[in-house]
Amino acid sequence: MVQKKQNARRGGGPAGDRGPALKGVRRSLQVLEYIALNPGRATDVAAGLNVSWATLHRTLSELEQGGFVTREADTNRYSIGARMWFIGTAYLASHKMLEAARPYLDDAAESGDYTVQLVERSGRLAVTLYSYQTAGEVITKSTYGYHFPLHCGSKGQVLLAYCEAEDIDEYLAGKLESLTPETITQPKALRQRLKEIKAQGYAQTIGDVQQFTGSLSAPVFDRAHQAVGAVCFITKRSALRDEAVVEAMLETLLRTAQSTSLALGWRPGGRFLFTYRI
Amino acid sequence: MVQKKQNARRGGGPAGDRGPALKGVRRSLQVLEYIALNPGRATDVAAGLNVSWATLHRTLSELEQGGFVTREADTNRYSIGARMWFIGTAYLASHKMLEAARPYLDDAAESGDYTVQLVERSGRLAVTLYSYQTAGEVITKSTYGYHFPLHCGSKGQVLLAYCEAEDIDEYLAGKLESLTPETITQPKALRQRLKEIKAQGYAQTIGDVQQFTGSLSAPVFDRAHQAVGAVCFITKRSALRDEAVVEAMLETLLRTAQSTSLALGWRPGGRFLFTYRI
DNA sequence: GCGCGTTATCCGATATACGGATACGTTGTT
DNA sequence: AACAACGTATCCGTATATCGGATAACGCGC
Repeated sequence: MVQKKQNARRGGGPAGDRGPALKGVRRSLQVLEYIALNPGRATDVAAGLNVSWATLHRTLSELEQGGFVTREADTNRYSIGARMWFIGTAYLASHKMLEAARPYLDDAAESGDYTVQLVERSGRLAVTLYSYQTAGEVITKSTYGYHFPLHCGSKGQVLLAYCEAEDIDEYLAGKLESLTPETITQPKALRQRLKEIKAQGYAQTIGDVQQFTGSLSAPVFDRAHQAVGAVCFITKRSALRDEAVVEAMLETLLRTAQSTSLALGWRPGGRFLFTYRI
Repeated sequence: MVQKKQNARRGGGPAGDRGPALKGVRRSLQVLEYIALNPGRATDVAAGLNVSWATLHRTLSELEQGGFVTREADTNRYSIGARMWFIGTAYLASHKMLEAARPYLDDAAESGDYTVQLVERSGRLAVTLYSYQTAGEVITKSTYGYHFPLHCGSKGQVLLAYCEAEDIDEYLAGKLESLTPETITQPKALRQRLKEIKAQGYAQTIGDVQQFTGSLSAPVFDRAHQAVGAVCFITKRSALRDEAVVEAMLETLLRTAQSTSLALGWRPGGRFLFTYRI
């Protein structure tokens, strides 16, 4: 009859603090995300998330039965299931920025020899919504690394540059991993860069995501002058050495980004006039 | 040494059943899928899923807080959130069929003027894993309808044709909606078609998904001779009137599908020889 | 201002999920 | 080959987290 003292019950503190809400739900989604990031064995997930084995097993079984994760029969390794892909794609279907941008992205893709992407921020990552390879491929090529931390690559840096100051602080306080030797991982250097980017209205990086590529990115704004995404052109590292090429890309890039912003209701000028919406 | 492999049912008796497992988790994922299919207001979801308002509200709040669904601030309509897209894309990253098929799909895409897709079955849908459009083609970009019911279009029909008999029965027992006037919705007619498809090893349909397009699809097999997916070429309706064009497409299609199957460990012939792996 | 449809919150009862313990399987090592 | 170590599956009592009816705030149209 050893009774463990339990965490704050209703009576304890000021009124209102109910017990943790929907614990199971939250955990199951944590599990899904964890598996998305590093698929693998059940125990590893349990260890990574600090949940008891029995609980995790139950969760995984449930998720597997629903087709949200799959497990390789022989090796018992778990990975994300088809049903998640199905649900995830629904995100794009109702995405207004993507819809607004699509025609301009298509135009841009045809006008040059580079990959065209539309990205937005999600947590600490720049997630790719749309990728149009030169030959016309839609939706992920190398899905390994389809999404990158915000401090890597021009697309992430643009998104970060236009965040609120506190957001930037918070981001920089976290771990800044390095994808290549050329990735900037010093908070100080990054801050400087972000300032430059905001001043010039676009970003360029070379070899900080993959050593053999470089990219240019420009922000997309909505009607409230918030940066809600970025357009990104990726090409071979060597191509960016040619000033004329960069010039041409940049022109197309800025035009594409601005057209998209306009389609979202953004209007030039008066940055602070409309900051506060009614 | 034949050990009984019985998975001991709980208690064995009729009353031994434990309560439903992880009810909350299951519901939350149902909610996600429901919203993926028809984004909208909270009450509609509650009605559609037959759960009490209070419960649904709790679930939605939790999901929203995590970024798994988003709600438009002014209209209170819910739709799938960015985090789901992120998780969903992870599905492709560890997808062996996609990996195996990719080079062949790329080749195919460059060899002709049609959209190349790789699809697989998920529930009652043919979900698209990969889509490679010909540049500047009109064919629906659209993630709206990126996934279709199995009885619509050559891709779905191929997937369905190679299912187990019981699976087909079960599918045909469900509702067969019609996307265009040319969609086959008679179970009897469909059965006949599936038989033909299996006999000839590929499927062709015209105008049953969109009125102005047609498609050719061929199955992809794994080492156990199971059809695990399909390669699909989509083109303008008019193009399929030209026998020579169809001939050429078909050749590429079958080569692409077979190359992929081979890469998955499938070997020609002996359908039943290797059904049981050691 | 009034009424209706929708959203938010409260609260007690009880069904439900938790997690320690245990048993079973599988893989790696001496 | 036998053992050891690890990963996986299942059981069960208990306390706790969840359910859902009721009620309160909200907002919109008339």
